[in-house]
Amino acid sequence: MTTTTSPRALEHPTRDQIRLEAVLHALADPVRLRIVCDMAREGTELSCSYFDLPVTKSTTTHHFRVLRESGVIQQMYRGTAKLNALRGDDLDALFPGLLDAVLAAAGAQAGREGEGGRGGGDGVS
Amino acid sequence: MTTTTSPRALEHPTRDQIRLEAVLHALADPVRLRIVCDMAREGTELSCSYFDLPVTKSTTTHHFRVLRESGVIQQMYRGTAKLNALRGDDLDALFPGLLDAVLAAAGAQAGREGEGGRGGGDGVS
DNA sequence: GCCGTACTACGATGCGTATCGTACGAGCAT
DNA sequence: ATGCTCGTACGATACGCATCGTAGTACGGC
Repeated sequence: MTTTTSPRALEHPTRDQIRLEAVLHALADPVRLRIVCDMAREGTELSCSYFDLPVTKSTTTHHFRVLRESGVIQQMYRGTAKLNALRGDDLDALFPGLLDAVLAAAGAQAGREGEGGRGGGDGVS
Repeated sequence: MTTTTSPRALEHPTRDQIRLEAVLHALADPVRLRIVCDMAREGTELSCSYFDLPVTKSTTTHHFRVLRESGVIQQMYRGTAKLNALRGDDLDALFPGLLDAVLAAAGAQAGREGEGGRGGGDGVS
């Protein structure tokens, strides 16, 4: 039977199932932290293929799964693509200020290490 | 010379050597997160033996080492004891608000789980 | 000096996970 | 339909790490 709705369902934790340790663990990986920073910077839903990551497709899928199952992002299908969005409201309701602090920290660290060769573009507004 | 040269020297990262990923990774472990929360609650230097952790001494040493090498805590010997203190000022200078957000998040989660279902003594004063 | 306490060092072990390659399924274009 | 692109699933692998036990070192008290 060809279901008209999404044939593949994606499991997400509900808001009260989100665990702080899982979120921190998800954000502790450089690849995933970069994904989250990019998503926050764009502020809109992005497909997986938008990101230019230094790993293969398989690993990318793995990282997105970790982010989704930890409750950091939300995923939904749109045709062949899969859109990703930050669960900023859920995270902020559970852990106020945490996501902002991590994003600011990542930006600060990137700026700190990026300075010294680039001129004019600091990347963080 | 005030003979402050301790017989055992402990290596700490300097402030600008602290990496966000390492800090997040250190905080992502339940045992270490609990240690950090306890230290923040007491606000003073605490010996390793102060903590009542559900792991052996060896594992405790390992966790304290991870916390120290990631830059989250500072350790110094005082006689046979080893005192631990949060590097709150360094962390706040590097990643403003991050430690506070994590501590608040941990407290919120502990409170959330403590009220609804009785389970174990996860005492938070 | 001797012993107890506090912590460390080293080795072993089992589990999680980050990584890859390949094979596959779902949708879109021609 | 054929093929192409996007993403998934599964197996394999290697590394990290949380855990333990035991032996050892430093310091203080008796």
